[in-house]
Amino acid sequence: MQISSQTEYALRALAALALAEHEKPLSISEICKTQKLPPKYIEQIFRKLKKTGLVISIHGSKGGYKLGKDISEISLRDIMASLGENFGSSVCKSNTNYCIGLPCIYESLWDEIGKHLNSYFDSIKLDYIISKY
Amino acid sequence: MQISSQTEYALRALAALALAEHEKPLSISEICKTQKLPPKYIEQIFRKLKKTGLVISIHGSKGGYKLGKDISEISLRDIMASLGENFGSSVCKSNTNYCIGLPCIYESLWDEIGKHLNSYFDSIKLDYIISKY
DNA sequence: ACATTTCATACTAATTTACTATGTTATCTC
DNA sequence: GAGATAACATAGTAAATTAGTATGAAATGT
Repeated sequence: MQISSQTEYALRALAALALAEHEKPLSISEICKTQKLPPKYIEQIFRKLKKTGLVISIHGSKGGYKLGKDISEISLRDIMASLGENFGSSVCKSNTNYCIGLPCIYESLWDEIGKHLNSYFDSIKLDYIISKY
Repeated sequence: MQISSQTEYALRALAALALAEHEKPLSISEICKTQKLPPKYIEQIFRKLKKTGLVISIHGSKGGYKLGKDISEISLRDIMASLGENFGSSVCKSNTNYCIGLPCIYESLWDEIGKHLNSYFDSIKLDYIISKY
């Protein structure tokens, strides 16, 4: 039960964007220099963040990334979801049918827990995180 | 961010113990038959659960396991902790010093999240889970 | 034209997970 | 006391996941 490095890196990078002037975009290399993050990995992560609208990109020279939403509208859950990290049980996945033919109480339990975690992670917004700086 | 199979198996097995007569112990093989769990894996898991007092064991023939605490005093957090699954960040581990020399806001963030998750998982007790049967 | 930077895919080393295999020790029943 | 049963203990291992790297193409500013 850990926060993946992917998620933490995304969070750090987004925080860097949030703290920068929002006029001009920040390039991957600029972000990675100050935050000492692996650039090629961050590139991949940003492409995912772009697909869900968390960032927008400017192509070419002097290009880079800007936040796609207000800092009050980007939550830790949004980040995790963008990276494909949703909560679940590793046994009772919807398609494995571990409990086929049995009355499975666990599916509803994981569901309940998942809902709680999602709403909790959704309550942690980027503005709160950068307010700690 | 998933519940490991280890945790789910432990939960299923403990639920089986909770639902059984608490007079006589249940053996690994009995538990695994009804719950279709891998016996040797469950053995290892039960040894960990024993170390933290969640179960007690009776050695030898006609032996097996019984719950070590009341069902209202065994939480999902207890189970996860017994299995060594605590919350954390995969980057900001206490000894990696990822942020050495920087003011690290993330450590306190993971700490805050960890505390929330721990108290949430602590609120989910075995009696609540088996009440769903 | 050229440098810069995003975009896209493929590959890989290390770690973790979810087990299995093998053997030992303790206890009950006969 | 012999044998069956079941916990105890450690080692090994195949598959999946994670956390990256490598290579190259496409777009844009100077």
